[in-house]
Amino acid sequence: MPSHTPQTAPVADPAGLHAAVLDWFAQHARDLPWRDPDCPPWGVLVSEIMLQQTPVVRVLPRWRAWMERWPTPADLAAAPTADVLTAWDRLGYPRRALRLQEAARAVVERHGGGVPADPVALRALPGVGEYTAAAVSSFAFGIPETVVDTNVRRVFARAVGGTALPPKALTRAEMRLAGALMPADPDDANRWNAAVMELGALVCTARSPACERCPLLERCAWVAAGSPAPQIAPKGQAWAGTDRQVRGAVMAALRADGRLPPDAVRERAAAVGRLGAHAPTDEQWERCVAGLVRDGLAVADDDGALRFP
DNA sequence: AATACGGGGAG
DNA sequence: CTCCCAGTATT
Repeated sequence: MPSHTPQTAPVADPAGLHAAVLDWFAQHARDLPWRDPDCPPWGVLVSEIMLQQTPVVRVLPRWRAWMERWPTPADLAAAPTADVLTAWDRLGYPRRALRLQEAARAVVERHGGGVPADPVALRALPGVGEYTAAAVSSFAFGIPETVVDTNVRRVFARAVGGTALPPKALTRAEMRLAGALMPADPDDANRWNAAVMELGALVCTARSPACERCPLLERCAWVAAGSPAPQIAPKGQAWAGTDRQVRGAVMAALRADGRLPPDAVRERAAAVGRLGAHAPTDEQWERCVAGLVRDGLAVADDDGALRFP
């Protein structure tokens, strides 16, 4: 064995682990529309982009409306970008909406309008990273790629690693472990991907895990170690007064009004965006508006009015 | 390896 | 009021 090949301590009973999680999933899986066997790969791709950093409950209504309005990549590719940004509503990170439309156009141009199954081709689409490429391959096409999201990382960190939380950034060791734990049978492997994610979302949650309902309670390394608290308290992300809040306020005003004359931008953003007491300085306003324009989320007309592209 | 990037609901 | 959510792109 080459010394540069990193080793992963084998799990005691992988077959038992697989059976426990897959059985639990068969009983407790949520009935999500993008899991319907009739859901097209396009629907899976849309769901995965929307679900990047946004909880399922908030995505559900937006996804349904989106799929009804733009049932195929070609439909979204042909839509006015302003409509796309408006329909994105308050899902957050609106650049994802931009990337999704760019991805739809790439699908039309490079793949004849059909979402590709190959993870490499998927990874080349705008807004599609390592996770999303694997997820679409596995969930939409039954290709057993190793899917590792924040839920999977947490479940394995606890059940196998014995720690309360995974490292800050995804490590090679985590990917290696996740790959080693994939069931050999392709169908099992694809269900396993969804099942571990679901376990992390419903039972092995970040804040207060429901260990009494966990199918892995008897074999969880973290529980065996006495469920030790996290080593380091995560640093909370700032919000009030940040550029992100101001940018979000401008986007909310654009969704509401469609077009903002230069003398009305700040007032409307403060009102619609609910900035409250956090009145931005002139400098911050300029920086945020310029940033939105640079990102392609807004354009400035000759008279200085702001609108969607 | 760090940082930027939304928004809302639960604890 | 803090934390967290089916991450990605850029520096």
